[in-house]
Amino acid sequence: MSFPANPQITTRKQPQQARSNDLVNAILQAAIQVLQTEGAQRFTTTRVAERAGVSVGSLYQYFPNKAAILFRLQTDEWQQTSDMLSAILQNTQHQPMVRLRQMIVAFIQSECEEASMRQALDDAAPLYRDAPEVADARAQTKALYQQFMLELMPDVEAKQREIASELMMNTIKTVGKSFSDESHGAAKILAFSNAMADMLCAYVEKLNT
Amino acid sequence: MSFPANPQITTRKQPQQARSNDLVNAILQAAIQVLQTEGAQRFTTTRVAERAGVSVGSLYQYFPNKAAILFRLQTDEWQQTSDMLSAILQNTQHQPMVRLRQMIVAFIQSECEEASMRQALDDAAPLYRDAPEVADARAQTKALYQQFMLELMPDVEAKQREIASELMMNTIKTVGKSFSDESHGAAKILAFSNAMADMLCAYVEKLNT
DNA sequence: ATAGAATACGAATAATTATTCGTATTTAAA
DNA sequence: TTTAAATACGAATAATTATTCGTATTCTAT
Repeated sequence: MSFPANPQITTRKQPQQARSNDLVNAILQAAIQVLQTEGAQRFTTTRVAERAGVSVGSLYQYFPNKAAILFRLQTDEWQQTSDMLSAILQNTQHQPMVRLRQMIVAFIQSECEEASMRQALDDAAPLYRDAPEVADARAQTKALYQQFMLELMPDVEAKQREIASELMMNTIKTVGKSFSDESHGAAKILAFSNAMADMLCAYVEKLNT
Repeated sequence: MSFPANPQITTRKQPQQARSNDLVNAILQAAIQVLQTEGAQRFTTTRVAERAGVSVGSLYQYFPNKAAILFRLQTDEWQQTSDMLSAILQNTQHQPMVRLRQMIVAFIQSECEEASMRQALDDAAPLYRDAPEVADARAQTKALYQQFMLELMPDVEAKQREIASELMMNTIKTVGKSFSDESHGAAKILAFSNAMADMLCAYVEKLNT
């Protein structure tokens, strides 16, 4: 294991008045900019406060520590992605296999668009990775996938379906990340997405036989 | 992008006498221990030197900076993995598909065994990631895969085969990493390896049709 | 208008870190 | 044995950092 678990990552005073609400938003926007322009290594509370045009002291009134800011950014991003995936996977107007393809294309596309932000957040992950809130988010995504897999391969034995679910979820997420580490043209992105969809579809068809 | 590219990561004086050779080895061993027991965040040159029972000054005579030590560890690990994969993939006594399965099982197994070391090295990756030597190593692995893919699907159009090669290589590497982030029993490891092999084989068969 | 709560400030603190360099010791060749 | 190169040492340096806390300002409710 790495280093002592983080003490707190969420709690501290909530903004009540309008000005403090603005301040928190300014900090989050500044945090994104610092992360993208300076990288995870140079992401410091002082720099974020400076960029936001506020005092470090003010920052610490709403975030208990540096990791909390990063965790908040990551959480917001996870929420966006999760919403997008839900919308596609639960749209019963299309056949399951079609939805799978749509989802893969949309996910890879999205990863490529936010590549620099994502990489910086990944670099900073050791700072918040061990927080229990992270496990919660993962569990939620896992549940979403498993429900969809039930629809995708209803007749496959439960045990095998769960492994397949883990494998496919893992593949989409990590291969998408890795692919987006290098920048690609739109055509390459589409070709790669389709290849991944082909691969997963071939696997599902095989399991359904 | 992240932060200024690393100045040097390899060059500095080579050990000539026996004692300096021992010293370098002691440093590398100590570096592994520090990385595993303290994590990437607490990996410092002073700690490594202390653990090795040598002076920091001595350390800096053979490594130009902290990143160089980490890069050396990563390089050594890459070399081991690369040797293992070569041995399996180039063993023409087995059919290509069989070799693919063997390779996947062996790779996942190996990733799970060295999980803590690998994760710590990944956490430290931002420190050496941008070095040109890293690109060289990646290119070498890519070539190995592409040669094998030629054998695995000789009749597939070159363009498509290259994408498939990238996808499969990426899948094995990143999904293996991600899977090994959590610890699993031997049965689970085998089941997951087989699932991955099933998936990749299904894809190859589909392409070969 | 005014008191108390909320908010904002930012210099100061305490800790950690990577790396250097002047000096001492050891080795190998003459 | 002498000498120069190689090696080893580790205190000192210079820089960076996360976080606090005493004080000043602004808001809100009465």
